[in-house]
Amino acid sequence: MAQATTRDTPAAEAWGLLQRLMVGQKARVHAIASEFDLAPAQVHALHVLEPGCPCAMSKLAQALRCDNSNVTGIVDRLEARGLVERRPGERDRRVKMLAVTPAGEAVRERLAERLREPPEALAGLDEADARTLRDILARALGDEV
Amino acid sequence: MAQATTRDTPAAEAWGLLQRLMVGQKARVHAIASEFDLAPAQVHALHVLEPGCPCAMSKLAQALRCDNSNVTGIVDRLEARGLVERRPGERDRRVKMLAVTPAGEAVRERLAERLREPPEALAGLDEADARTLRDILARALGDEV
DNA sequence: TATTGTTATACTCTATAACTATA
DNA sequence: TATAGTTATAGAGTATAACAATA
Repeated sequence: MAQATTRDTPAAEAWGLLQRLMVGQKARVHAIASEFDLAPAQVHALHVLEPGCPCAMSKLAQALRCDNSNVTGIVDRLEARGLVERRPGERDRRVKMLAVTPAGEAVRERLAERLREPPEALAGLDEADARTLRDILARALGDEV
Repeated sequence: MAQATTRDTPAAEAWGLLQRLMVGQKARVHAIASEFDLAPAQVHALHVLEPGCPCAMSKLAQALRCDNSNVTGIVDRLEARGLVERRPGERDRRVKMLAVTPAGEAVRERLAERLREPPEALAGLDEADARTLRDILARALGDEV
């Protein structure tokens, strides 16, 4: 692996460490998805869709950062599993609104519970570090706590 | 214990923020890979392979956290581009050692340069936060700096 | 017999372009 | 004409299982 140069800025070094952390999490996230017999993109979609807040296909594509045409397939598979539903848009009949079904809501909640568990590396931080980390990340993401 | 949506541990909250950050970076990383006409997994492989340190296929599979059989295809494509080379193992002739070619080394370096740039969210942190973030992450990853 | 890498197979994700049905 | 979603197509990643060469 490429080692972080000591010449990098602190932000760049932090970024390098974050990349390492995320690579390490890839297998875990995939394993959790597998527990539910879902592919990662399907998990992501189910997470983005909020129960009670129907969402247009194009909006989902935007959230998933992929092309509209991909969403067709991803939603096909979720719908085949009975986790989401396509409903005709009311004002504009070209649009299809996605609604999470009760079954989907249950899966979504159990999934969220598993994914919310921080990885070992973070769980092992002491309380003060964890709080500081959270606060800095909140600032970085513009989440004025 | 089903939902602790508002009152998670600091570590879990930090993890949630990190997940948001990484989702936001997906498009950027993919765009950088595209600049070099490489798929993300190819970039990842090229990053893992260190010039001058030949690496067995199975070792690469381990680093990429995927099956050996995938690596065959990924390396096929990198080799077709002249970026890496398969060489027979010396002690064990079942093993194939991967070596980064000079061309691969050049691409790898330019790529690393682009990927090392921290995302806006991190670059925007003040010096003190950035250093603290780096230090906490180093502790989390067991990198006793 | 066990292991390394390959091949065969099948599925998912991905983007582009052409198409449909609405607007 | 323009837009939302689909279909067609093609390429890449992924896992499993069967296989060859080697140990």
